[in-house]
Amino acid sequence: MHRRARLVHRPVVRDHPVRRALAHPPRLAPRLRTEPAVTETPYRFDRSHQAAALHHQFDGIDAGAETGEVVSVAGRVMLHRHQGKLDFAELRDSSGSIQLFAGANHTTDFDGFTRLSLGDWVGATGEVMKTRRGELSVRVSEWVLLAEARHGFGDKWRGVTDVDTRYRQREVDLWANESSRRVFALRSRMVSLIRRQLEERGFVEVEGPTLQLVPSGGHALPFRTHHNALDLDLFLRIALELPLKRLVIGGFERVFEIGRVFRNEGISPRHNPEFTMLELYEAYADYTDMMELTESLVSETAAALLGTTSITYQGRALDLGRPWRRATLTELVAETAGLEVDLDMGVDKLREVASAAGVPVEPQWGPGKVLLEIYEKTTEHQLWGPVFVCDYPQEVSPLARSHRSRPGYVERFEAIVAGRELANAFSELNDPDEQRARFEEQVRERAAGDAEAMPLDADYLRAMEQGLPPTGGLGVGIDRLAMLLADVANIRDVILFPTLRPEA
RNA sequence: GGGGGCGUAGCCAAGCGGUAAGGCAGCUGACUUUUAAUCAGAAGAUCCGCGGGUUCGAUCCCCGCCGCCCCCA
Repeated sequence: MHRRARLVHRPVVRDHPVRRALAHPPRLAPRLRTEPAVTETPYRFDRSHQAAALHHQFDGIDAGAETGEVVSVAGRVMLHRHQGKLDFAELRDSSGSIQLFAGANHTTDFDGFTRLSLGDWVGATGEVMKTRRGELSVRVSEWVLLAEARHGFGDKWRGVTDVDTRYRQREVDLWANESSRRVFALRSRMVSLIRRQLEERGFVEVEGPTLQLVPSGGHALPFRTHHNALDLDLFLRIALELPLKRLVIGGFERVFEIGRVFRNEGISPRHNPEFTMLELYEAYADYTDMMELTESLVSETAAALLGTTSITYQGRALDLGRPWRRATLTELVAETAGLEVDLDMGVDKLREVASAAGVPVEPQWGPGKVLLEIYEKTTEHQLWGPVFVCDYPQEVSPLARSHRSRPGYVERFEAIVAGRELANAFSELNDPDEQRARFEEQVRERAAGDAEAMPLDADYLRAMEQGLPPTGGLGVGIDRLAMLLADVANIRDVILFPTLRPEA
């Protein structure tokens, strides 16, 4: 049999190697097999066991032992050691790895086996045994190439570390880097656990519209798009909130959605233009109920996923066990920044405090916005938490219900963990007249130049007139929770395909 | 938008003014129980992201551009 021709790396184009690999598939032709019999790969493969199952069942046998058990396994060749008339390959599947033990005397097409490349997909059949060195193996009697890996992959020891490659070619990152697989598997289990917990609590999962006439429910610049048949400009949603509350009005007493939202903002280690939010709404509940739900969801998810609520984030201890501390925003500013602030000081006094603290403020801002800015610039990043930062200015919270005892404030909290907002919740405003007035205030702010002020959603106002019961609402940043539980610092490490500039 | 860093073979990576180390992968060979196997050998960068400039000479210095990372706004 012919040697499999490898890709000859001629200097075909002078540019980025990744771009070269992606943009010029015809260049790969030299690497293609010339032997027709080998080019034909099977349409399916009957696998009897995954690697983990074999380890589970046979790890106890002695070194050098044979089992008489014939199995079929399939996966990617991750390591390959050829030694004379023997050949060892580490085969990895989604459950783990198992060694393939091939030999000239017991393996069909042994020469072909020795020519496998790292990354090739292989199906193999043979007896389960353990080598003299004690490595559980499949003694390959027959094997078949399922697909070849035409590109050389990363360093077999270090994987692929180039961040650009890791984000642009996630499939390469995933199969070359164990840590990346672990993070995304963890994220998947995390979302699954959250769903299960919510369903157990009687929440119903729904799907709101992604395309919206009015991108309301949050403070952010939207993405714009266009529907041709209706000749209609539409926006991608920036929040899940308003449609979900309309469902509460419609009688879904407990609803939630885990969905993608889109914000036309800058990209940073903590921001991707599209990200995943959990939002839930519970009738007859208020924001104190949302605090209990938040700390329960997060701590139970951590416990189920990591076996503990005492975690380490970026080298620093973090205890997610409940109960979480509750304190008001103004208390925390006093405690953390040593600044005595309150809305009843009036806007002029608040401006003085901001100025003294080196916090720039805009002249058109009201006292609530100034207060929030002071908090965000001096206090929020200092809070390690978890802590519920309670009672925000009404001025900056147009969808939250006025505080039952603190004028000028609303019943709203943000859960701050590791210096960042993990969750945001309120007792929902359910008075349609007041909601209209709040929207109109937002419209005035927009007219005054605040591009992120919330636009008025007339459909939502009309819905509110049907009656929204007292309702607690909660939003949780799924990506940020995943970052926390996976202990990664960059949001792109928990988003499979982060938004990137084009390569060319 | 401002500041800092990075971009060298498929992957990882040294060199930072004198004409491109090393490792992995790939290739040739040896080896019948390997474990990032080992050993031997040959090769691989129309030359160091792209385009200009300075210089006798540029991967290295300067300018611009592209892409990525980080910090700040």
